[in-house]
Amino acid sequence: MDQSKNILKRNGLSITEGRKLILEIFLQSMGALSHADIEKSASVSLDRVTIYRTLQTFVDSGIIHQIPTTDNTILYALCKDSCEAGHHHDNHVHFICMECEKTICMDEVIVPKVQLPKGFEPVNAAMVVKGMCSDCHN
Amino acid sequence: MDQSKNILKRNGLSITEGRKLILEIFLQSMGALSHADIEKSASVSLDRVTIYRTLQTFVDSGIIHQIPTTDNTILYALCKDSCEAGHHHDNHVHFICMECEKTICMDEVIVPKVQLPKGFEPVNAAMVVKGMCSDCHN
DNA sequence: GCCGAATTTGCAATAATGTTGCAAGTTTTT
DNA sequence: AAAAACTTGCAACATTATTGCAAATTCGGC
Ligand SMILES: [Mn+2]
Ligand SMILES: [Mn+2]
Ligand SMILES: [Zn+2]
Ligand SMILES: [Zn+2]
Repeated sequence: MDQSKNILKRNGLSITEGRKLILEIFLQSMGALSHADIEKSASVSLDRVTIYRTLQTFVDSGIIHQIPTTDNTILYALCKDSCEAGHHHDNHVHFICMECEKTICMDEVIVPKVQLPKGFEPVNAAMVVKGMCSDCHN
Repeated sequence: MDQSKNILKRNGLSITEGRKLILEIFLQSMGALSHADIEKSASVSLDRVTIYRTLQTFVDSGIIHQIPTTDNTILYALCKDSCEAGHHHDNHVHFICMECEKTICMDEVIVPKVQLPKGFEPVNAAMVVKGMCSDCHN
């Protein structure tokens, strides 16, 4: 059965063509995607606004998570397992390759805890590593 | 003598009113600033374009560093000591307060090294922690 | 201090990105 | 199958970013 359909159903979202399409794009892509990436790679044309709204819906539902960047874009990637609406559990490191520009979720590499100064109460932490990915390394 | 002037001189940049002004804003502010923040807090009006170009120049010179965010903005903060043109050494953790929205450079908290999968070569790493700052904590 | 060369600035035009209201279309529920 | 709930696309608008170029400023040598 349709994997994308399943994910939508599991998250209590209406099953629509647009949502399935965007979800397929995520499922097929290995790396993280920006709004622009999705707009480009959509076979059928999707309205920009629909993409904005769908990405927001997916983030809210815990289907995808955001990856901070330093270039006025937001990257999105599929959440693995346990994320729920209003409560993400993604705590893995993200790797941005400076050569091929791909952004990869390193699901096995957990963001380490750090000792903060007195009075600072952490809620969540993101870590982004830049460098050369294994494909580009050779 | 003028601190901002010194910094510009040390970095081989022309000393202009705009650059001094923007640098003063950074020197007086404790936290990180966005383009919009600077545009607002500039006493004399500065052209948006000048601000863009100045921020880029400062980043290139190693005067300020960028902080990744998840909301389509880039935050900038003064580099401490050893950053040079084309080679930043900022490796401290950044803290974003979810209450007061301030972003703080935690100069004493170093981004920990992580073990990456085989073939991945790190060049630099950024870590952003969200939570409650010491001011807002009580 | 003055002058020419080099750099920087502001403006205007343009592009890219993001938001909102609403009517029409689709999906879900009954 | 019909009603209710939700989603989509369009249009209009708002915000943010980029580029070329002429005018202004700054710098280095005199
Ligand atoms: Mn991820
Ligand atoms: Mn910093
Ligand atoms: Zn690569
Ligand atoms: Zn705070």
